[in-house]
Amino acid sequence: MEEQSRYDAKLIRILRAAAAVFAERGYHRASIRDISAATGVSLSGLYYYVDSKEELLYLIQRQCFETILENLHSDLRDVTDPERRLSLLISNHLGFFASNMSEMKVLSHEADVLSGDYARKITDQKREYSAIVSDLLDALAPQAHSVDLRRATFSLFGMMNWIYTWYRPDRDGPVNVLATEMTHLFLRGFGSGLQDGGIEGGGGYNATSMWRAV
Amino acid sequence: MEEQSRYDAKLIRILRAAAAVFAERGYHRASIRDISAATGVSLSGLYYYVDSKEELLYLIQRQCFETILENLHSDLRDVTDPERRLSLLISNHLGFFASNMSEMKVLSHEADVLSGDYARKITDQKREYSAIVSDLLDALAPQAHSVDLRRATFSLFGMMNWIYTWYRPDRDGPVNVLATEMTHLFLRGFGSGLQDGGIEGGGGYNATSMWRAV
DNA sequence: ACCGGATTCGAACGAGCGTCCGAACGGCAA
DNA sequence: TTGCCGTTCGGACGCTCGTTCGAATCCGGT
Repeated sequence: MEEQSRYDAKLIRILRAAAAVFAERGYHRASIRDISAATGVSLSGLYYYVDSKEELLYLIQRQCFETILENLHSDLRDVTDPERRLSLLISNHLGFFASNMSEMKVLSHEADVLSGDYARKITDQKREYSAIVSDLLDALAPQAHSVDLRRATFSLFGMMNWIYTWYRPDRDGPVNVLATEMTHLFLRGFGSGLQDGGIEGGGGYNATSMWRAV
Repeated sequence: MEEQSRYDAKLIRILRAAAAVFAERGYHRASIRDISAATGVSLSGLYYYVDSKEELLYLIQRQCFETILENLHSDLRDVTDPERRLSLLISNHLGFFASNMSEMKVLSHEADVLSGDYARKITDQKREYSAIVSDLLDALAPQAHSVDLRRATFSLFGMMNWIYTWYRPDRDGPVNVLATEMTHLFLRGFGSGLQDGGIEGGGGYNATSMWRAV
């Protein structure tokens, strides 16, 4: 963590600022000049750290998925109960998103902008993540599914990823409450009541990893 | 329907083509020249029908919400059972999306592009739609909610709207199956089995409105 | 045939875009 | 001090963008 060079530290600063600009203006509308202004680095100076605007987006997305997947593996290690594992996954996902709201929006909203090798590598990370979710859901309901696994996976991702359009911490409260409710909603549905000391067992399942991605 | 003038018909053709271009390239990346090429109308000729690129997006979105809300009201008329009403709403939403995939993507993905009066009017339509969903969910679980109403509403929208990122009719089957499963998922959760002749009562709740929006 | 409004279009304008180049700067090793 | 290399930047290039303007064309009513 403290082993990074001057160069790395500045690149990270640039990525963070770029994510904020991309989140606010959208990738295509945001200009390299905007990022230059946000970082204080001159227009051409940015190209010393990054080959192109597209690579900027790629590095942001790669860093995010790396962090999410690392934290997820660390959270799930030693946990076998399928429901607890799902609860942890949702906490991990939403926790990362809430702590990196700009990056979250870039991840969710600029998903099909990359092309070529950049796109291929990000797609691989997404596939790895999706497979984990699918396997986890599969383990959760070993009997014949009432809902197709693929559709259930994407429905869950929809619930979780869509929050970039509406979640605001000051209005919508802490993210662990959101994670608890979303876990309940996905597992038991809106129709059922939340039993006392229910699935969350007092909130002890919350993921504890560090969240800052970039 | 057949009362539209030459002018109106051509405008509608333009809106349809523009939606397809916006869906494929994204609003900001897509150029008026792309739309000109897709319609066969010359670059400057488009401005006889539309004041600006932004109005183009506005007209597409307005037409979509008008259609969705009209169809929804017509579907819900005469239906009082809350679960049936929710099932119809999901069928309506997904049915419209599947029949207007370009418009769906534009609706979901270019949500915060509009500004000024355009944005205000679309926001009003969205609020109307959200309020209907919230009221419907409220009626569904009159006892104390296990999940916050606002969060449940947006979770449902997330499940439904996210399909623009993954749904392909040839691979994922007809949309009424998807609607049935999503209704079940939202009401009962992933953990519960789909009881025989269950919530869907044999698929008889599918919405029947016409889907073409523009 | 002819008029007048509705419709269409080629050509251009100014602005902003991503990227590149060559010069300048900084601090450390010799 | 000198030389070197990692770093920074002003300025420019070529391109695409949304929009405009004035002229040309079409077409139904007289």
